[in-house]
Amino acid sequence: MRLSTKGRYAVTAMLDLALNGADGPVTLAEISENQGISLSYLEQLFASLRAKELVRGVRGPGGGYYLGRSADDISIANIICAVDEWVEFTRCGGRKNCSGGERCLTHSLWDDLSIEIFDFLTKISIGDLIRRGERKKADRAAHLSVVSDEGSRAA
Amino acid sequence: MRLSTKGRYAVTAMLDLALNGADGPVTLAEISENQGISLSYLEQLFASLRAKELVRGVRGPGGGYYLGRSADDISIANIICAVDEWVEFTRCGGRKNCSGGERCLTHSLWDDLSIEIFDFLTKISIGDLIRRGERKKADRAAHLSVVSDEGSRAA
DNA sequence: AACATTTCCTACTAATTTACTTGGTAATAA
DNA sequence: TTATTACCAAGTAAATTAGTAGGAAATGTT
Repeated sequence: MRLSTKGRYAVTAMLDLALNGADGPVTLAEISENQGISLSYLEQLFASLRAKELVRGVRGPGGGYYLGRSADDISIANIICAVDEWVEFTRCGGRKNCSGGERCLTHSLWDDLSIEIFDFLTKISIGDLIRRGERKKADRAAHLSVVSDEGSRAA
Repeated sequence: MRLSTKGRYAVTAMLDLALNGADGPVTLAEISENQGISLSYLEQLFASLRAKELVRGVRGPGGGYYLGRSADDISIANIICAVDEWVEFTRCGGRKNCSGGERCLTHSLWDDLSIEIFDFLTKISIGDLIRRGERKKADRAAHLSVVSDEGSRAA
């Protein structure tokens, strides 16, 4: 598992797409504007996302991108893996001193952790994030209204 | 939160240190040999780790590095943060279109996720990983003995 | 049919980060 | 005194990230 700025751009762009894609496709130009990412870099990222069918492109005027499937069926791990391909870290496969010996323990421990991080990110979907954001927004609104109520009562 | 190869090197090196540091300090030369990381790169990483007091160096012959504190008190997040410093992703602080408006929602969603990943890695210590490894090793051994028992019974 | 818009594609490049190299100095055990 | 080790700094090669440039292909609009 890897978590670089490239992966963040992709997650951020997918979030933008999910949030603004309710009524019709979203153009990369819009996402570029919204998120401050160059159009061409977005094109690269979306080529990877499209290859994994996480997004679906529609050409021509009025075109743009849709999510490839429901926001609940797209995990953060899906997105990161699409753009930031999984690099095997334990390069001990061919290395001396490392075949089956004690030396490999460290590598396998890292591998286990890496899988655990992956599992963690697999369980969080774009849909989850959006719902979480909505809940927080609602909480803030409720809190504000309470505060203003108390304010008016005190006045 | 960021999870690059640099962070992996650091976690791997710390694991090596924890595993081999029971009897006396471990030299960077040993870790370099074990893990296939250049000595000088390790020096760089350990400069950062030492700055955060995750390791303690002892000079002179017979010297090397100790863990700075108990393996249970060193989280993966500690290690990664030491070498791979936290970069703020939401650069919308100064950007137009992004101050308080809808545009920022995507960023704050990413931020929330980032914090969640951080919390997750904070809860996993070097000690945890090692115990997990030992348990797995024991499981394997137990399973092997069962298999060989059944083999002898069948014969 | 012509045009504008958009995805889609390729090649190149600047900037940044990663990993390593070199050549030291300082502390310390033998 | 010497060997060994951490510690330090400057430079560099390799890889990755992010962006540029210049298109072709599809498609809705006029």
